[in-house]
Amino acid sequence: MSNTKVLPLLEPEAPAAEAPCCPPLAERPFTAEEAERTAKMFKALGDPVRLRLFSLVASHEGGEACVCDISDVGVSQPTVSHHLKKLREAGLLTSERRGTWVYYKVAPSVVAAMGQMLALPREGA
Amino acid sequence: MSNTKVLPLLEPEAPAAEAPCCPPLAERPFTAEEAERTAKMFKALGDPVRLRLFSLVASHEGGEACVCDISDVGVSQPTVSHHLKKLREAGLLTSERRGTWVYYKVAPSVVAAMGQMLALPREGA
DNA sequence: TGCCTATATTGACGTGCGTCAAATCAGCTG
DNA sequence: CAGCTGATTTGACGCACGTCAATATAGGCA
Repeated sequence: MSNTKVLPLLEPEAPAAEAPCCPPLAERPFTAEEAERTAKMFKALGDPVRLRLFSLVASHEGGEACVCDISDVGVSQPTVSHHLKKLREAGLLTSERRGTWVYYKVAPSVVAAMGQMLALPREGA
Repeated sequence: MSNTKVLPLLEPEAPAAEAPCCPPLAERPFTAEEAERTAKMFKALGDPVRLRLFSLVASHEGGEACVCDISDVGVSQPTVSHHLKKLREAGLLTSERRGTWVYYKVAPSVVAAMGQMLALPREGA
């Protein structure tokens, strides 16, 4: 019980601290700085190949996938790596090397924050 | 009761029929076609100026604003018009001319669809 | 009709981005 | 160590995009 990961209470390699990103888009106008920061996340999903890669990772078992499992999206392997890097830089994915392979997994808090931004007030309110 | 808009049960100029866009990103891998279509919406919000414009419209009373009310985002007037067109083409905004002014309003169903795409399965599931 | 304001369109310019081939780095295995 | 596979980085190319000034269109008003 010493080297096995029994207590994932805190994960050192996951940033997991970008939660205070932004309010819902309809709550108040975004400041220039908020918009600058947030636009990067939306832009990361604004490419068809990246969207497929993200979907492949997110729909994989445990929200995690090896690069070799998701490289069949119609572009060259360096291009896949390039897009995965973009998604990682945007905070949407995290990567971890395990032996020969590199695994990417979704960053749930960041994705959830994006979803909350798109929440609109109820019609009746 | 003839020319006043008393029954907005169906709005002819609003598309309002893009609901069957895509499943949640984590449900199954996106097809190339789904990714192509969806990426346009995320790309539309992937620019800081557009994000501010969208936020300005969404946070305005009734989710609707005149162009003159939201043109102060640091770029020229033609650029504002260009970005609003992009948001409209992406289906996120609709526009309507009322006399001298043009009003933009959010397309709630499309925004809601984007939000649902970002819904992740619960950790325990 | 003519003028003024509001918004959209056109055309041009520079930058950013997606893409690939080639080279490099990382880790396993013989 | 050599050699192999998986993944990233580098460099180059072409296209798409954000931006603006200039122009055009639309609608009110004198």
